[in-house]
Parts: sequence; C-alpha cells; structure tokens
Amino acid sequence: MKIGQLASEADVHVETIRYYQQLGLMPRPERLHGAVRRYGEDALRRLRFIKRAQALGFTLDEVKLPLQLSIGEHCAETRSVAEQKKRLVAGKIADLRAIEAALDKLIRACHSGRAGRGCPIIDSLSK
Amino acid sequence: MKIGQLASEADVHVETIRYYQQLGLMPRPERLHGAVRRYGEDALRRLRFIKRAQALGFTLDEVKLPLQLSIGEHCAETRSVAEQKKRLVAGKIADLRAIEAALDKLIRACHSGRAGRGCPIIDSLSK
DNA sequence: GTTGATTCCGTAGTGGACTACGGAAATAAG
DNA sequence: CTTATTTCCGTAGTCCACTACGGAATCAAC
Repeated sequence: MKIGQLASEADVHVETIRYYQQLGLMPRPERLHGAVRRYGEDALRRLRFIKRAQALGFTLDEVKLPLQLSIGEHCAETRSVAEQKKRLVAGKIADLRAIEAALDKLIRACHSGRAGRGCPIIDSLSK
Repeated sequence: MKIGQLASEADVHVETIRYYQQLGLMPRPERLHGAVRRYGEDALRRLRFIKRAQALGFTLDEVKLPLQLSIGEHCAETRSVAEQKKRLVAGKIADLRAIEAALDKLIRACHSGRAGRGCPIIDSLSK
C-alpha cells in the first residue's frame, strides 16, 4: 500500500498521516531501493486505532502512550485513562443538557414574546 | 467603573475586554480630558450577555450579530439561530452518549480480560 | 512626591489538530 | 516518451478565544 491508498482506506488525508509521522504516532517505513514507502495492514490498523480513540475523546498525546508501550502491556493504565475519560464525557453531557434547557427556555420566551420591548432572548441573557 | 472593576464584576480578565473591543463586541468609551476610560452598567450588561451566549455555545462571531443590530429588533433572526444551536447541541449530546457507551464497553472488556493476549482496549479499537 | 498598582495599546504567542504550499523525484497512463 | 498524478519533505499558515509581554502614562495611597 502506498500512502495515498492507506489514507483513503482509513478515510483521512495524506497530510494527516504525514503529520502523525511527525508526532511519532505512525511509522515511516524504509523505502527499498529509493522507491516510494509502502505500508502494510498493521499501519492501517494503527491508523484506525488512532482515529477511533480520537473519536472517544482522547487527544493525540493520550493515544501516544498505549501505542508506544508494547501493545498488550499496561492495560491497567490505559483502562484508568478510559475511566477518567468516561467521567469527563459524562460531565460534558450534563453541561450540554443544561445548555439545551436554557436554549429551550429562550426559544419559548421568544415565541410568547410581546412586541414593543426588547427581544426576550437578549433580555434574558443580559440580566 | 474602570476596566479592572468591570472585568472583576463580570468575572473575566481585563485582556478579554480589550480583546472584545478589538473585535468590536465591546465599546471603547471616550476618555475625558486624557483620563482613564470609564464604563457604565450597560457595558457590564453587554459583557454578561456575551458570556452567557458563549456558554450556550454561540461563537463570538454569532454574538456579534444581535449586538450590532439595534437591540430588540431582529428577534426572529436571533431565535432561528438559537433553534439551530439547539439542534446542534442535541446532536452533540447524542454523539457523547455513543462515546460513553463505547467507553463503557471498553472498560468492561478490560475488567474481564484474560491475560496473555493483547489488551482488549487496544484490540477492540484496532478492529 | 515617591512608590506601586492600574490602565493603555499594539503586537506576538498559545494549544490542538490539522491544512496549505512548493519544488523535486518517482510512478502510472496513454 | 511524454504527460499527469503521486509521493516526499519541510516549513508555514489556519481557526478560535484568549493570554502574555512590554513600555509609557495615569492614578491611588502614604
């Protein structure tokens, strides 16, 4: 696989892979007799791992750790990070729920708004 | 009120107010006979409005609009933005729920993990 | 009137994850 | 063999909302 194919298989841009190589997240395989670099299935798995972890709210820095440690070791550490992330996600959900409720109130206020005076949305946010 | 007091009343840093002035979000009152600029209650209300709107997920650019239009007008526009934001927030909540579930699965997999083979977290993210 | 805090203002830096640019070499298609 | 696409690589720019820096003027306290 060349980098372009790897990228499209994992649904990322070529530049993203290069960027990950810079960060040490992705390997930069040797190029045999001055040719183009070739990537295998393991590179694809690695790339997908990064993307999945990222979708779960891990930063690239956080993904780095389990990738650098020999795979399979340090599972406990990884798990504790996952647990920590879960709490963080739960917190974000709570925040967003509050925001949703506030927006709802705003929108309802506006529907029942009497004309003439200020916009109830602006009013209620200024108090 | 001088800028420092304004800042502490609204619980923001002085630099933030200056930054908002640069963006045209906050006024920069005249300074009378070469003195320090003074701010009134309206400035405080405006600042609070910005902060509240921001907490509801509006970008500074989005707050700009209702502030530039004479307050009280264009309520319908503001409301439609609010409704749009609400949909966005609902979407984010759904995403986070999915993430939460995935993290849960990961953590459970790890608790019941049989040793020897790869870490179930890494395994399940690589597939 | 001197010390020390605050204000003023512009410009530059931060973080996180890219995205863009540009020129040279390698490869693929016709 | 020529043309067009890819790859390679480093460096620089983007976005958003700040945050930091630095030097001069102004103000408050003693």
